[in-house]
Amino acid sequence: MARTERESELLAITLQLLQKHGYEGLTVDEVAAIAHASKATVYRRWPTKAELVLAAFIEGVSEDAEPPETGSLREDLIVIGDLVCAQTRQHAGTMRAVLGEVSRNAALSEAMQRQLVDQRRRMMRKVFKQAIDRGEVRAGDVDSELWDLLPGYLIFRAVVQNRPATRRTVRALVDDVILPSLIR
Amino acid sequence: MARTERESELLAITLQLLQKHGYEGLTVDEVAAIAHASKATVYRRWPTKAELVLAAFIEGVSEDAEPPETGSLREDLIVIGDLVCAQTRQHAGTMRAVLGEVSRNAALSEAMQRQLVDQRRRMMRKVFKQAIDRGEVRAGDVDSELWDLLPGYLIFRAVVQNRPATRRTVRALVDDVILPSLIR
Amino acid sequence: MARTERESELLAITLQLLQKHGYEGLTVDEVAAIAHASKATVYRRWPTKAELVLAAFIEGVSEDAEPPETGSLREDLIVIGDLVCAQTRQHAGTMRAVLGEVSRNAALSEAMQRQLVDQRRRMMRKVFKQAIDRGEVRAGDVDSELWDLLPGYLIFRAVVQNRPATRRTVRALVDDVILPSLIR
Amino acid sequence: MARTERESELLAITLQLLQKHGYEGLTVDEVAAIAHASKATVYRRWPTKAELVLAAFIEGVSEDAEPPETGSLREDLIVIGDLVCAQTRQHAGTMRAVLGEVSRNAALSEAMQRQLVDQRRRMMRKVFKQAIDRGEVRAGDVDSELWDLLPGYLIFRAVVQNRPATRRTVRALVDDVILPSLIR
DNA sequence: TCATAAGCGAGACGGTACGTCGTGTCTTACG
DNA sequence: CGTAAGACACGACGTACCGTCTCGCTTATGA
Repeated sequence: MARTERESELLAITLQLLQKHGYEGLTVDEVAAIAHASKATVYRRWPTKAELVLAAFIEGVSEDAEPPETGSLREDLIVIGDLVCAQTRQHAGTMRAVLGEVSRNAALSEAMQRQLVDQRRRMMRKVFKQAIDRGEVRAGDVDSELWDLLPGYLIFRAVVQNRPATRRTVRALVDDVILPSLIR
Repeated sequence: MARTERESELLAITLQLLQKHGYEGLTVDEVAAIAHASKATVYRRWPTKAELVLAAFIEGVSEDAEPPETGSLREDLIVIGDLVCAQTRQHAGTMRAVLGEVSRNAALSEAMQRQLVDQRRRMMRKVFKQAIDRGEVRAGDVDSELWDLLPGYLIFRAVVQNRPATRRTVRALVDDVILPSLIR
Repeated sequence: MARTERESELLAITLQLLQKHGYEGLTVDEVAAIAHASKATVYRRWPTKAELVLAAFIEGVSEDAEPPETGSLREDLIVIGDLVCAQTRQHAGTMRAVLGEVSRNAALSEAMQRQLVDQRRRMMRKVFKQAIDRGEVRAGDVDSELWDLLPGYLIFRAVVQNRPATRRTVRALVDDVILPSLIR
Repeated sequence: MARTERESELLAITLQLLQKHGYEGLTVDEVAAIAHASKATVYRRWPTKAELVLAAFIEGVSEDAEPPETGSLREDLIVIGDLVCAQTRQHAGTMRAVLGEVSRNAALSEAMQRQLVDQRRRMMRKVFKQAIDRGEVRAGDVDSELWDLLPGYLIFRAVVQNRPATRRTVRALVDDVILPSLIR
């Protein structure tokens, strides 16, 4: 997936226009015009507008952050929460724009899940494993069904509610909900 | 917001085609043709395709369900959770389609919030109030910031993750997370 | 064909809008709106836009002028020529607007001919008859095929050429062309 | 004004449909459909229906005929008259359709004048000049104001009267009116 | 005096053309 | 050969107009 400079430029322009106009408002003509490229140059790489947009979205959003290692589960969760907050605050519009296409295109949907969900899942797993290793919580206490409650609710707030969570929200969520549910 | 029969018919057709073709695939011409209506008849009421779709979505989704009164907070929450599950399972595609427009149109955004969020908020408030009146939980235990954690996470699962929650998920969420956070 | 006041008002408005916007640019809605009338009120009297326009045209254009009796054929012809000049100068736009419809509607075509052509034909006939009676020209010299050469050319200039004839044109036509062709 | 093949094809189809349905009955969609062309392809060249129709009319009508050189003014005039008769007989409906637009569009009006009038004017001038050179008429006898009396009256008959002139009419006009006015 | 009707203003409606614009394909000419 | 430029077929969008229709309101006559 090594991008040429040209490809990265096209994706960057696409992402920018996507944030500006939304999925419907984005036009391939405008992407090409701004890049001083031919439409054929765009379509040669991404055969539909939807794939172009998804590629731009993935390129722009996925920053492979390392899982935190603060030595405390609470601190780790808060770091993750704040990170998700910042990310979703920045990319909420883009995510909304892309979501509409996800329903109808299995490839897009899968790519999106892999890029966004799996990355976060790995991070959460590692943090919990560290906490178990440290003896902070018992292994059985972590319900695998709800591992993404923290990022999930934060994303819901930003993307669906259009009311992004604050640092206060993150702390309330971790202290009053997540932690009590583990060390019950 | 009293709908005439004609309006309801148009919205019903729109919702049906929306679920069938998605937002992009839906055409106002087809809506009009199926309803044996003129395009002008549609555009007179909803001046753009986006507003038509949002109206159809709201009409289709907002079934003013009464808050449950099972006599137990746990049962009430599970009823609500199952209801949200069923609703989102049915309308996830439509919600994704509509979300893209929400970014760009404050009126749509507000309408969506009022219709969907406020309705749920009222339901949750009433259920908690009943529980407080019964002495199940103390008033201070209910953090108003997180009142929508239950529906929010369920919606996240359906809309963003495309992996709708099950009845098991709802029960785990209520028993292992929500309730412990209240009676801590 | 006794017009009520309401009918005359509608036709006057129609004629005015016809001159302003042309046939295509004229809308029945606008006629009705200006007259504070319902469209049904218009359509009850003239079942199509074309018939409304033709009626307005006839009403507005046909002024039944009396044939001149100056005692001299030359003077009579010049009076007629000047009259036609004035009429066509005023109604050229309207005539152009109406002509397009004439091709396609036999009734309109016939009505237009009767109103405009026959009226002039009668006038010319009478003038020539008077000249014959006075002995100015011999009966055989008047070629019935070309009786409308004078008004015809003047109308051509105004309607087709968009270059209305002047009083000088009329005199040249009468003195240098029409009269020489008669008293040859 | 070099037309591509595509453009000529579109204009030919337009002219054909124009004669078939008239101006109002002609639709750009049908032109495009018959030509297997996109509407955008039509509108790229002629930005409105009116301009398309005028272009088709000019293309169809302006056959750059050479001025006749029969060696006799009378014969030259009759050739021209018969030519105008044939042309107007064929294109009367189209001319009527186009005239309505002429009022409202100076560019169209000018184009029409240049294409149709100037062409004929050149022809008449040349024919008269030849006659003067031959000594048939004296230079002063040709009144420049009325040079278009012959074609003008013939066009009037076809377009306004809807009663096209015959070969007999042409001969009467030339022999009894035009020539007498010159050699008076 | 009142009701039954007839005409009216207002404007929604079905149908359909207009002119615009975006997608994805394709051609041409340049480097 | 890849590219920039942009024409092209297709088809949806949103607007506007025609001619029909329904709805109340007014007025005008006849019982």
